[in-house]
Amino acid sequence: MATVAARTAQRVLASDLAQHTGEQVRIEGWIHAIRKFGAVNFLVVRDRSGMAQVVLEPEDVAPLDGLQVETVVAVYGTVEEEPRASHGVEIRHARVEVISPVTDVLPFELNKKKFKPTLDVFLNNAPVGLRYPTRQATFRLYSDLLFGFRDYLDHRNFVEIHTPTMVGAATEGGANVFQLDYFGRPAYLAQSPQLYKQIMVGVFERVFEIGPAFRAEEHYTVRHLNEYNSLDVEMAFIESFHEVMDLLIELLEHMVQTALERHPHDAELAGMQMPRFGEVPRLKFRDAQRMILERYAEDRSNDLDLSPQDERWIGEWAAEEFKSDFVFVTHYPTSKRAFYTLPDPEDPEHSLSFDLIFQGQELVSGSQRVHRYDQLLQIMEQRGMNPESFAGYLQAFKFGMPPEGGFAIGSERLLMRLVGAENLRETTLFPRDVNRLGP
RNA sequence: GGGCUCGUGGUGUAGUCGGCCUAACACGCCACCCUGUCAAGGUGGAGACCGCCGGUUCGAAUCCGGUCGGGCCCGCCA
Repeated sequence: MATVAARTAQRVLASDLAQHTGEQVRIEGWIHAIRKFGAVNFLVVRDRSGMAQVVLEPEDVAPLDGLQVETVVAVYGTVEEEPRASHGVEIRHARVEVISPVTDVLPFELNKKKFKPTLDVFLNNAPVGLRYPTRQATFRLYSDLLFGFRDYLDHRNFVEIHTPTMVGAATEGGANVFQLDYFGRPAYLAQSPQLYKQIMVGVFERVFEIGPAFRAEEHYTVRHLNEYNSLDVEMAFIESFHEVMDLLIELLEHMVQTALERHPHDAELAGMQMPRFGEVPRLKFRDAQRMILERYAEDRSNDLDLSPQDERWIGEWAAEEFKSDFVFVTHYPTSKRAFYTLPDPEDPEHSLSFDLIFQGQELVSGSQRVHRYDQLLQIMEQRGMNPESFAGYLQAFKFGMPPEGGFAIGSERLLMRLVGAENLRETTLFPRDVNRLGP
């Protein structure tokens, strides 16, 4: 039986037990598995650091009668070395105290090697399903990727900003926005922080934002959701949009490196590895079409954009010819890009824009922006846009904006490719799609 | 918005060109056995009327229509 002294002992995490061999400790966590033998019984307790094995005498199992796994418990006992235990130590002479009992049966098993529910069943039960070790690992790595994102940009004097998600005018002028009732006036959920981050470049030169973006498109694919977390970067005084692409590649490498270093065990669980960067090729849009014609015998010369199949081919080409999982496609037709994209002065039909394709899927979109006020007004007029709706945005340009450019990374897509998930919903905590508004 | 496909106990599946299905298997759950498990093992047990509605038929999980829900492709994008 545990002593009074042991009951007041500091909580020790499962992963630190080996450092407390011989000591009386308290661990707290969720019951991950119960294995009863009658004369000797095992309890696996899971906390944020990992798993711990507890050995219980028959009389000490009683508090758990009628309780299911995921019950939250405190366990008091002595840490002992035990080669038969998978972590080398276990807690013996243990006493269990139930903190939060669980009496219902789980919708699926969290303690099996194979996690079996279909995506729909998993998502419907995400609050508990996310506890499954590889799911935990995936989202801990996501946190690390964002940490790496901030860390890299912070070291280069970027300022983190937070701009409104409720806006009065649609960012890109399109119709695919969610409309709100804003005290009787129409308002919209921002499709991106694009206009605000450009405005803030006029203040800080270099900014970034991590925040939600909303799209009201009814897309039914594995790689689209109606809300996603966008990693936006914008930088001023650039000589060329190639600088922006240089930074992007370094940034991505740093993000993945950070995740792999901070949680190598999670990376292993989730199957995350450093992708191949190599010399990331930069292929002009028209050259990409030419490559597809030569290599895949499909004539795309009349297309103004790339199809998903085109992107898969381009990814394949980069992997084989450049040993890179990444490839930039640049100089997209100006007419297919947003109004703020700078047309190439030497070829105004094409723009100084780029998409980064990661393993055959679009991951990042960026460009050099129009920074001259008169040019912006002219483009808006050509596109039939009303400058009055963009008064705040235009003010930043009216009063002096340096040459600048930036990009937006689809963060869940990055994670999706890094862990080899087949559906973006697997790398989004609580995905929002046409049919799913909860949990 | 267009197309394809699937819907069986808590979970994952088998059965689906009609009748041996009063629905099978694995995991989970319950009971008992087992002093060392770690996807424990053994024995026994509970649990679905086959998404829902209607139709065809002597007879439907199995065929037809509708409906709801899931998944995938295309469009669109991150």
